[in-house]
Amino acid sequence: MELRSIHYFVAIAEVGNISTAAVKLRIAQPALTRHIKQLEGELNTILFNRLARGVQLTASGREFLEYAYRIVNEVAQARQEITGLSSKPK
Amino acid sequence: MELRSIHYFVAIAEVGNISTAAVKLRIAQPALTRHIKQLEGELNTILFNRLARGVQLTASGREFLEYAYRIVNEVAQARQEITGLSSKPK
DNA sequence: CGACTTTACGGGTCGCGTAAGTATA
DNA sequence: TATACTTACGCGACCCGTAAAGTCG
Repeated sequence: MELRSIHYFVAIAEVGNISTAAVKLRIAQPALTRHIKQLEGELNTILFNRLARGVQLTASGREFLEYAYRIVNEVAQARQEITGLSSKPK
Repeated sequence: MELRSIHYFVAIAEVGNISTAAVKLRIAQPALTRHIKQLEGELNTILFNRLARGVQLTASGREFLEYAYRIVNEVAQARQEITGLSSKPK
């Protein structure tokens, strides 16, 4: 499980379809599909129901989304805090 | 910044030297050095002081370690929770 | 049948391990 | 000079994008 995949997952969840998310993320749709598939494989869980007009979070997906937000926030906070330290010399 | 690098960072911090951590992590020392270098590059911060007999956390390193633990825990929790769901069918 | 997702496939890049180099006590 | 970290380098694996195929309302 990698942070990039989590970011991708969040983007798709927010947009509701893979194609649009791919444009936003500046990658091709197939690559995005693969990331999600891999994530689902690692978690052994389906995160999205595939519909004709996009995707929709499953119950597991909704739960994972909460963790995803928490993780992303932690990371952003860490980065900001630590990077900030270097600009305050000693 | 990737989760793997964070795990590696934690392992080194706990052991106090890169070589031993590499053995535990089942990768070669140079690979581990590179991961940490990259992490330091991304954070624009030195995380370890390199000593003759291993490495030691800097102040920034100690701070980052706290975030690292939090992130790793969140991820472990998410994985466990979500993977667990799949075994409880509907 | 139209919009979206998935699979196939070749190509480029990134990361790994081995080996050589550097530094410090 | 012994121990540990770093840099060099060649190779294999992984990931990406394009193109083709599949799926569902």
